[in-house]
Amino acid sequence: MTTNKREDILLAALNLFTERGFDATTVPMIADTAKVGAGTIYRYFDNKEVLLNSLFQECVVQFFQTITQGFPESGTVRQQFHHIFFQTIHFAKGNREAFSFIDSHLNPRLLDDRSLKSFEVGMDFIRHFLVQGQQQGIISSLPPNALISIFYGALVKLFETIRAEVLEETDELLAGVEECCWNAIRVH
Amino acid sequence: MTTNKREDILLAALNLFTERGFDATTVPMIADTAKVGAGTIYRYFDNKEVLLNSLFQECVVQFFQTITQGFPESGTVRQQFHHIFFQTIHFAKGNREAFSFIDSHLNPRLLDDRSLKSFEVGMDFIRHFLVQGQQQGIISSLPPNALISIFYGALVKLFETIRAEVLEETDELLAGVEECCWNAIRVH
DNA sequence: GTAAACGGAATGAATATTCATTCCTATCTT
DNA sequence: AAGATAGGAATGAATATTCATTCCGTTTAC
Repeated sequence: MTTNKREDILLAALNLFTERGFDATTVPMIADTAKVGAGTIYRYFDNKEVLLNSLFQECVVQFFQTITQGFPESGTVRQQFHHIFFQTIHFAKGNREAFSFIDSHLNPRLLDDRSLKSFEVGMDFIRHFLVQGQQQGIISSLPPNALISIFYGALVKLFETIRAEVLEETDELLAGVEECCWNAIRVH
Repeated sequence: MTTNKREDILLAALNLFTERGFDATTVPMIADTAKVGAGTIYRYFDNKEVLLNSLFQECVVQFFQTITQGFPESGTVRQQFHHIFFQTIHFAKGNREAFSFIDSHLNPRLLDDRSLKSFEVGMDFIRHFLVQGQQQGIISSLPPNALISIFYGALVKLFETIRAEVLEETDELLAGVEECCWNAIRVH
């Protein structure tokens, strides 16, 4: 058997942290879910916080990689927005929990500087896109952080709602939501 | 002295729960912040969970009261949206933490049925407004829960960002965000 | 003076972490 | 080739710590 226990532990932690939050998740819970002994977790991670930070960074890197790869540098602002939106959905589909996990655990109390930085670097990419769009007079001139709050906040809550199964994820729905978010941030 | 210890405890809990979350907040922490003995908390609340639920319900009632009071039943859909949006801001200004607290603790693992129900009842009011707007052909025909995810999610994230002090709350900003959210959910 | 309210140390349950031991697997020996 | 041996990985019971809750002596209000 060639199972990777480190991966098993990270996956179990991702599911539990997303569902219950870091503080309500116990190490034995993670061990049970990953089907390893509690002590095994400490062979791979110094402590529970290090586990959280490792997981967070892996998720953030994967997420922003998905968004930045193949970004249409020379496309229209609308095309660029579509890329970001579509790739975010793509990521969320393949990594059901990761997107919610990133947002719900983005907290200076829990994360170390390296984790916080890795998220900020990714966000800089989005901010840069928004500023470019503003310079072309296509995107509303609110502060970039406000625009991010609007469409990123909307997406986070949308996937939360889908995960809670009070809303069904269909292609039509997601296309509709993209249109809504674009209308929210573009100049009219 | 005629200070109300129950209020002191609820206020301390609100601040700590909002900042750290329910699970990372200890009862002695709440006692210290409220400047009461740990035992005193148990004179007013059976246990920590009852305290959470009492707080949650008080916040939810106050929030939806703010929104429903003076709602322009016979106004235009745009005016009604303005009312909801403006009153939400009004509430958030007077109760800095309550809005974030409600959203971050809306969780079946923590709340009892009564608390969950009180939130759902409030949300029904918003859903009813959206359906009315859809029937008049003014609001986008996405599922109401999707529309709520969009503009409620945006607002939650916006106030979270303001609370984190990476965005300054000004009247212009809030007016701009209202316009964005309206553009997000209206038919074009 | 007395009954209720209060405070905070004491208690016991739950939790993160450690560590002595077992289990595998790969290498070495004959 | 078969058995012996070493070394790293894994385990889960034991330990140390943290936390919700209780209890009781003290203070306050009337």
